[in-house]
Amino acid sequence: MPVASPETYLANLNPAQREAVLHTEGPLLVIAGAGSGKTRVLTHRVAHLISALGVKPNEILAITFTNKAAGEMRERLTSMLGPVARAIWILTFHSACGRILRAEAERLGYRSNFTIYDSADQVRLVKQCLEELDKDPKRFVPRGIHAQISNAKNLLLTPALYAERVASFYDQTVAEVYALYQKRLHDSNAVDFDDMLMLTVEVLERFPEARARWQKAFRYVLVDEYQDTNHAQYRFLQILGEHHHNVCAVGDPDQSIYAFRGADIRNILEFERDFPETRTIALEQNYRSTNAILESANAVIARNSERKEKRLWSELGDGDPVRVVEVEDENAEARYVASQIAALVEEGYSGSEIAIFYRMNAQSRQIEQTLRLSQIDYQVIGGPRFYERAEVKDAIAYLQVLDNPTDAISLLRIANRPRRAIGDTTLSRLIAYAEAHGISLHAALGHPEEAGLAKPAVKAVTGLKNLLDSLRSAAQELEVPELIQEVLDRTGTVEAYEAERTIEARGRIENLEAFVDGAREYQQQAQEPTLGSYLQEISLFSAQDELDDVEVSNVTLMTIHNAKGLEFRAVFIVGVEEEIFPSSRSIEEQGIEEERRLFYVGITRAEERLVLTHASSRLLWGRTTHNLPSRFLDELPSGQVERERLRAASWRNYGTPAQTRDLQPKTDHPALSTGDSVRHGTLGEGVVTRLEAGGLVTVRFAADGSERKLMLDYAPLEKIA
DNA sequence: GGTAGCACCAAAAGC
DNA sequence: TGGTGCTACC
Repeated sequence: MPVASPETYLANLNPAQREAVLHTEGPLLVIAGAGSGKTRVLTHRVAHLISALGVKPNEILAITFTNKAAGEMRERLTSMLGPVARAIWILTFHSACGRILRAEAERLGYRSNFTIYDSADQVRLVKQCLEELDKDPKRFVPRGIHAQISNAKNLLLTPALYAERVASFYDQTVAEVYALYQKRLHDSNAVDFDDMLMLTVEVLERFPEARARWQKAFRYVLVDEYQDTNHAQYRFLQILGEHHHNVCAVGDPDQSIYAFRGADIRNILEFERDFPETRTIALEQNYRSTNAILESANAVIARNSERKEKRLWSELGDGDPVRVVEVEDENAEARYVASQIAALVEEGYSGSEIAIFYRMNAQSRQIEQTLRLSQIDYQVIGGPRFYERAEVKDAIAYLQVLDNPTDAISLLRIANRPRRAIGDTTLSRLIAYAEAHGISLHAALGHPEEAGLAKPAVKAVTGLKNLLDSLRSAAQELEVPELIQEVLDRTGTVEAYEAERTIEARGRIENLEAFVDGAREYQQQAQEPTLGSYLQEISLFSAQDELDDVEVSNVTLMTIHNAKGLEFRAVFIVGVEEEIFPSSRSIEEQGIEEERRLFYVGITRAEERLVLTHASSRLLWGRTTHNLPSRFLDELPSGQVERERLRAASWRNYGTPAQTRDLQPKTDHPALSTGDSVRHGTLGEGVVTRLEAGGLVTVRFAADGSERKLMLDYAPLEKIA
């Protein structure tokens, strides 16, 4: 059994890391630069508390943002400490608040089996509230209103507080909708993600007994990625830390890239003020990247003013210069990246050690297409999440209704799925009836005639009610996986998809099978498997945790936001252009510093090679745009950067305009070697000065003595005697 | 009550 | 360009 002893685990740490581990009493702020070993600090600190100081595992609360991070931390601690690691509270903000809130829900008039609405549910509920209040859906877009409500909750503004601060007519409407939205949630015994934090803080603030209980429970609180906390999360930590004062926050202000979802960088910048007598430690030694990469990162981020001074360095040498490459358009960009990846693979890189980052998902398509043509295996991170897929959500909604009949949103979702002739008219009559008699929608299903439904509708609704009743009694006896199977069978869901006979429907059935498999896994590993706890668990679960089976040889494509926390030997960042990166909206909305941090995050993912590309023209959203190179490229230090302009396709402009569009790679290129004389379609004659893997050739042209880098696949080159 | 077709619009994404 | 949400029809 692995038992960590201080001698062994402290020897693995550099002085700053060691100090962060040993400074256990009082507030601690660890400014952890990219690649500086902050996970190591967090895990060693927890191990130290337990094995050297005798702190009980359940007195430690370690908070992360994602389930993935929590899982990784638990895994590492289990290998250091053995089974005691099980008892440590290693949770996301939401799951930690979920636990506390479930224990205290009655104080706020909720039952402890409350349903958690995901973002789609939330928007649907807002939409319903807007309709109920008879607001013009053109002026008040559900998405936008929901964003306002979410912001308000992140700032701990309850409907009443929000109403006090109304500053415009629009706000006035938001306030009205917010109040109704919150009432509807409460009626359904449901909370949204933001409520989990806001209501937990509310309970802790309003009820001293509850506050005292939880404050005393956690002698040591640790938070990862502190720069991403919003106000509610900050307040939550502040309250929990009031008794023991042992709050340890780890983060990096330079990697704060989530302001758009409520993160407030001031939390980390002002930690020392908010938590008096804080000890601050900066981790600046980087174990990931070469200095060419780190100095580029340092130079860029130094332009920001909202930060704490910090300079990354490493012992890994200068390494290859960072390359900035200008290409003609998005196709040339994709081809260039593909050729470079081929070259890296020839050099011995595995595809899984290479990543392509972009600012927005829309950029991935071109790249994917070219990678396919080049037969480079890749995987795209992002896209629709497993539990948010319609068929899975439907199945979950059934389970929610069985567990919590008052949950109106879930009931409305499944009322007519699969089709059973219960349409909008029927549902609105039922809703009106429920409203008028002060009963839940579910209860109204029992009074279809009184609700004024026509014969066929009465029959359909009664059928639904009977179905739900019998499933509910099945739920008493069956274990979760069997119950799900029962739901799928009895509702005819699978049958309905099979009848569609489309590939898409086949995929949906497979997803449902995967869903049942997931429930089996839960059934096996849960300590006390119940429908309720299963639902609580999966509603806080995201795709990342599920699909961990990364193909070993695949190149990874993702947005830079998704890349946070990851590292690759070689990184390509494409589309480093004004309007794209920085994005046009960030320029308008004064978000340049955050955008620069995002660039910084992208740069610091690279271990050995970093290539930044920008195109002089680009087809985006059906329009050709001409973007300038990103201002961030001008901020790179000249010493460590190599700039190139790739003119592979420039001959298009001279050649036959009619067929310039569909360029096919040439299958037979001339066999060239250094020193050969060549002729280029437009640039004339020259001499090959360099050949690189991946079909790149450098030619010095006789006409002007210039050297051009060309792609053999596309350049009109022929060998001359 | 269901669906085909057509406007419309457009970062980033955790729980 | 491509996905989505609503109107007009069957």
